Amino acid sequence: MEIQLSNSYPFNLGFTLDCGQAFRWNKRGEWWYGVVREKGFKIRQVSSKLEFENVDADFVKDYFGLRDDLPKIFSQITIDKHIKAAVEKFNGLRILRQDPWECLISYICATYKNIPAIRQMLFNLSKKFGNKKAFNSYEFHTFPTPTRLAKTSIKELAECGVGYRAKYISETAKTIYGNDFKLEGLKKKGYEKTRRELLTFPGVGLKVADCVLLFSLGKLEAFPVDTWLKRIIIKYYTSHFPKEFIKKILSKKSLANSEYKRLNLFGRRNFGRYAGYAQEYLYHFERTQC
DNA sequence: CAAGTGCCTTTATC
DNA sequence: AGATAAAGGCACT
Repeated sequence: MEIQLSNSYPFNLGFTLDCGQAFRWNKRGEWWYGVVREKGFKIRQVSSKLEFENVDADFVKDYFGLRDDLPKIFSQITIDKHIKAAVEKFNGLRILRQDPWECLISYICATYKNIPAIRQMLFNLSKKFGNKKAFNSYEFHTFPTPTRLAKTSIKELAECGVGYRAKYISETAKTIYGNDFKLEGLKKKGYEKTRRELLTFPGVGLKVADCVLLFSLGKLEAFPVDTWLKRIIIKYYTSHFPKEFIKKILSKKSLANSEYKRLNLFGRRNFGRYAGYAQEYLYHFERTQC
């Protein structure tokens, strides 16, 4: 099956899967292979045509954020030269709608790790506790369910190389399994309320919550502030803050909650209801500038 | 080569 | 409230 793209309907598959928002995609030749929930599939982009097998167009439009009105979003977030450069260079990068459960565990794992290490941890977890499937002679593993991880010992989880995160994964899985908690239900609730709910899971602080809100729950106003965004704000947006505040966050390696909230609020007020898109473009642009 | 730093941070404790 | 330390392990300098 295929979807026809255009200038008024832009999408760039490579940028979208390569910008570090999802961790379990693999490129083989010109096809990208992925697994979402129980389904493995492949997809490629040939200029303005998107081709895929084993999933329908409705799923693709949902998962890859193709229902977001990107031209409208650009018109709202392109308010300075920095964001303009990022939007021009990576035009077509879209925010995914990942599975919330996988996204939650992924970003619990992501704390204090780099992207290759995060990929490795998630691969290990999936290989050990997910189900093996195959598509087009491509083997993959589904992401382990809350039930499966709730029943897995901390020791076994730790064997996947997740370190101290093992107990957070275990406790979060048990909370969801025990209360029959439906993360999908959070899609219908507002940003603030949902963030408060996510913060009750162990291993989930403000940054992880914002990532889950943005990358899986469709809260496009979420503005995750990681170490890169902190650097970006200090580098390009320092004039929006008192000198003393900048000095303070420069002097420490990690942000206090109050400092995080201040940077996060800046992002949301400055870029508006699609601040998450601004965040991801700035993030990817800065990371690829080296 | 050893030791320090950084990695899409959170939690516990004072 | 704010500061500080600890928590895998690996790549890089």
